Amino acid sequence: MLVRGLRRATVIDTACELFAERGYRGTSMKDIAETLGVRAPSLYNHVLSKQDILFAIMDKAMDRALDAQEAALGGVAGPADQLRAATESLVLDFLRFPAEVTVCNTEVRSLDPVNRAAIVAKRDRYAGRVRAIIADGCRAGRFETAHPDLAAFAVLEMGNGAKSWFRPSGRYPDTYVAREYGAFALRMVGCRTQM
Amino acid sequence: MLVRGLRRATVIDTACELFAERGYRGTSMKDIAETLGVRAPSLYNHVLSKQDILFAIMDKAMDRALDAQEAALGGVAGPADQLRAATESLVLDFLRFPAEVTVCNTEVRSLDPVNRAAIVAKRDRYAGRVRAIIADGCRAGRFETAHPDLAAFAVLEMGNGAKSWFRPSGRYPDTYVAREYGAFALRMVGCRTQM
DNA sequence: CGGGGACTAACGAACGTTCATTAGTTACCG
DNA sequence: CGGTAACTAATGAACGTTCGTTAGTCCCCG
Repeated sequence: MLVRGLRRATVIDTACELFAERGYRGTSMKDIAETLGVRAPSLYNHVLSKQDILFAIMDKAMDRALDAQEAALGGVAGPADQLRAATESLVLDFLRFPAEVTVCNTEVRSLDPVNRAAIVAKRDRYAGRVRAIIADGCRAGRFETAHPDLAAFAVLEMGNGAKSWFRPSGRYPDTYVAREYGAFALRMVGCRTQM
Repeated sequence: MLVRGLRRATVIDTACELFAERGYRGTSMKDIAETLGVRAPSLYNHVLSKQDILFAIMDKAMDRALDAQEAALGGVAGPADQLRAATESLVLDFLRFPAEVTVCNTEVRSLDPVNRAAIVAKRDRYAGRVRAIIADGCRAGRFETAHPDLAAFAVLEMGNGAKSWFRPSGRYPDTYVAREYGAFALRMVGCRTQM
């Protein structure tokens, strides 16, 4: 009895859930295959290697996050609105793709050196934009915080709290939670004019 | 060439550094032994198992954090000062014991069910105190935030940002960074009377 | 419209390696 | 000289991956 119709995207999505739950090294190819109702060797018809799966997950997730951030910032002017938009985009990404984000946050060390360099570059680009917004706001006198970089790290990390807490079935929609965190970020940097 | 004088505490501390860097499953008993200049089986003269090492690391770290939190809150009255004290204690712990904290934050899933229950209980106790302070502050009208629990998660997570950024050799002492984060926390919950 | 060949994707078996752990032995220190 | 703690050797299990093969599907040619 053959099971047909397995797709590369399905393998990667399933692996992502398992990696997020048990970690990359804590998940075997057999685990992934069993979840899909298939034997482990069959996976190699769709992916090159286990490492290939990990990189595909993280590369796709980073591209999605970067695109969302860019879209959120497009046409938004002023440090306050920009920081709010960037934070909301960040938190929304965390809430909507918790497994992908968990893998990105915890499995950088499991990447090959070459793959790691590629992902870290994208991550730095993402974080760099947030840092730049806060630095601009401080220079313009709109924010008031002693150490902008320190605040940037705090903002970037904040979303993890939301991820571990948020359940889609809960009483608040993700956009609502994202707005709360946008407000947290503005308060944290000591924004003068907006709340 | 025999190497003598290995102690259980040394094994556990060394393992902690490696677990923090490469993860529990990414670290072999051989890796730990090599770092100590010893063969892997020799470790079993000092520890019961690899799992025993992991639990010892996390249990010690949680006890230390809980004690520090308790000491920091002792004799401090009022929601604002309490939140500041708790946040500073949290961040200081992160900055002073980064490896232990990293292991606690990332390897809960690698614990046996029995061990996991014990650690999670301590972690909940720790987080519960922070949650309670913020909830008290809101009830007393000293804080102003729509969802206290949400703010509590953000505060608890914030310290991770400091850990990934801070270097002991940097220009700021850990107590200085902790104070900054204490201020972040107060601003985040919309504290009325103190900054 | 019917048949054959290419293609996709599954299978079981086996590979070399690494892992945590145990057993048995040897050497140093007090 | 006894015990502690190191060693070497070996174990079974699990891992990622490769291999040769087979089952089902689709399309093109006659």
